Amino acid sequence: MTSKTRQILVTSALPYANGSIHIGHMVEYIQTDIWVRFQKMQGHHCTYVCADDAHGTPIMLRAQTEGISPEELIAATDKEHQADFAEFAVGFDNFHSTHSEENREIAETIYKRLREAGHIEQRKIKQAYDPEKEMFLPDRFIKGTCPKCGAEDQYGDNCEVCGATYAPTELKNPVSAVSGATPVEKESEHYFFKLADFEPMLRDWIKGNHTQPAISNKVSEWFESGLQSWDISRDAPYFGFEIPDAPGKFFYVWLDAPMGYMASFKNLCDKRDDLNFDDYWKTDSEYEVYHFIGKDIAYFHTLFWPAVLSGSNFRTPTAVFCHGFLTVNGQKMSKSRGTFIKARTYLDNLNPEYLRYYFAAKLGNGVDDLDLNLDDFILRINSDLVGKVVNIASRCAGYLKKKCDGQLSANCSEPELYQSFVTAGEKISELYEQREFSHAVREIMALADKANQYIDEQKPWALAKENGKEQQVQEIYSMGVNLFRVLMTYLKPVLPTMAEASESFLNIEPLQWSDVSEPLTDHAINKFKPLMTRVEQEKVDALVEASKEDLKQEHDKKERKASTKNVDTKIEPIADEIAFDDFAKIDLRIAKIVKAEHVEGADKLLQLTLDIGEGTRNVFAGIKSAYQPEDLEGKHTVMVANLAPRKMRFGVSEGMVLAAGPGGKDLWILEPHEGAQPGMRVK
RNA sequence: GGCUACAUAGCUCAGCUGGUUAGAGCACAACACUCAUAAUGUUGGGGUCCCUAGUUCGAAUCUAGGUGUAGCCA
Repeated sequence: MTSKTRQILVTSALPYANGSIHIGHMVEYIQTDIWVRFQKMQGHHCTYVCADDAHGTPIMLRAQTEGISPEELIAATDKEHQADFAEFAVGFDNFHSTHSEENREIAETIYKRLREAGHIEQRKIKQAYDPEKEMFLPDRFIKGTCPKCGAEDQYGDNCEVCGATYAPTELKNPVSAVSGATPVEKESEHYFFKLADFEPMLRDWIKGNHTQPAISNKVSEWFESGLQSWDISRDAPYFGFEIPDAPGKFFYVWLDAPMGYMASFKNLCDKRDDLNFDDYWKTDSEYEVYHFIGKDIAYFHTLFWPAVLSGSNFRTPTAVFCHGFLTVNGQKMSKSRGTFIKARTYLDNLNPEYLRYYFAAKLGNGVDDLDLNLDDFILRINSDLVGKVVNIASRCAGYLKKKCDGQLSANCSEPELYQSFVTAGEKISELYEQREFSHAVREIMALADKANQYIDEQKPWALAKENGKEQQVQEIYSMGVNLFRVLMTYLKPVLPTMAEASESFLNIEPLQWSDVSEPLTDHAINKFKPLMTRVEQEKVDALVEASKEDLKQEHDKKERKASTKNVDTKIEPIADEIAFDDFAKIDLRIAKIVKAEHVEGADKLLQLTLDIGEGTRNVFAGIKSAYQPEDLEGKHTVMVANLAPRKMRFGVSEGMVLAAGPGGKDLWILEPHEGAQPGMRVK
């Protein structure tokens, strides 16, 4: 290892101070933390900073609702966030806030420099205004009927039912989500950052491999569609920093948010002697600066941020690393499924290192989404960590403690095997450096397999029964402990807490990467205590249940609020009365969906093959918007069996399945209670 | 709607610039072992590499179209 000491500054995206941390956020903090811990173990000078993103309309309004000041709200959130991170062993060197003096200074400095260089322009724009609350309304705070599909209660920027995007002024029957008043249009002077000034600089920057290829592609696409000026001001009332020389105008939260990286670092520099702000942020700095972010905020970090920095005479980031989103059991996190899991709820039920390991085992350097499959999670932790890694220490420690007084053998009996573990470390460190954690973990587990194989081949438990083999047995078990020590070194960035417990078991100083080059010999270890216990299915079930409870509480809160308003849900009026004979004409049967498939050329239909006891029927059902074929196969439902067959473009439909709901995604087919058999008549 | 990324064994994922019978771990089965948190070892079964068409001597890999999933649209 000849590499010189690097000076590295690392950030994770700033969590918004308006809500709790959930396990989706944790993907990023864990990914970053692993990388930072790895760099520190390599002996590099690495600093990891973050902060709460504390400004903006949502925070201002929420504080009002709760009857407290925004400062009180963000202080409470800050406390909660920091506690969550600490328990997940996310080792920030500093966690600050965007609502800080450092950030105000930096924001003002950057703004002034941009304005002096001519990158700021002013013009009047028209915006929705709440006359009752006397404030301008962000798009998310206007609700109304979607102009495309007519769905009610949609936000001002897009429709969640049909996916259309539009301007808030296009909404039908718009209302302010703050007061319920009808918004009016009002003119106001705004400040804009002229992003287009920086197009050449940004094109150059993107070419320099400062981000992953998938993101560079995306950025090129943004160039194609043209770089628009960015509205960086908001009118009072607003919780943020007032723009110098512009009373009543505030910096938009997204302008000062990334500056929070610098502010947090500045705050740390003031507390420490070994860090100098300008060394890291001057234009010609040779130090490294990395931002870890989610792919959703790539626009801000790959366009606005480098442009703002460049325009205000600061250095640009060495790299911006994007990651994908977390799905749980293959689907978006869902409150109703109990998979919208808050960090706190997770911590109440499970060991944080389980999640750190699981994420590491699946994280690469790409922008793909990452799936937390809860069944896989249990199997993987138990098999890899408990069954393989911890087992090595566990199976060796007993004999050494009992028969050798915890003393490791004076020499290493298998130098070649040991050396192969040391050599593997080079590849593993390269993989960590490249953020290919899943590959690194795979390499480490292959070593764990090798260690278990070694002990199995040597059969020390058999030798222990023979006389005069004591030294040999001690050497074998000592070798096992040494291999375990190497493995824990390699796993330490991922499992800092377990590594610490291992250090105390091994009776050694905190492990550094370079420590593995020599094995421990003639050294006394301590009594072995379980380093990690197995994940229990019940605990995972409890976690999912608890997450559903969270939902219930939030739901109840909303219900109570909603009930004070007059929400009229539209129930279709009951149809005209019919005689029993009319009803009896309809032959409803239980049907089993034996096959469900897409129909080529049809956007609404699925083709169903239904078993109704006496044979199968072919039915085209307009439920594609709500169901996947594989969700339906094998299920039972109810069909109208005596409806006249109808010729359609795609074939003949021989009946109808019953479904309820307004349409689109809100459509539910009927399903009988268990026990009903295909062919049974419904009456 | 436009665009981007992804789609490989039951599950979670590897497969570099196209090259002999497509890999790993888990799960499953059999056997072995009992030092170890019912841990470990050996062997084995299991894949139309999403579909269709094309380029090529040769495609999981390249191209086009389709389907699905996730995300972005400032």
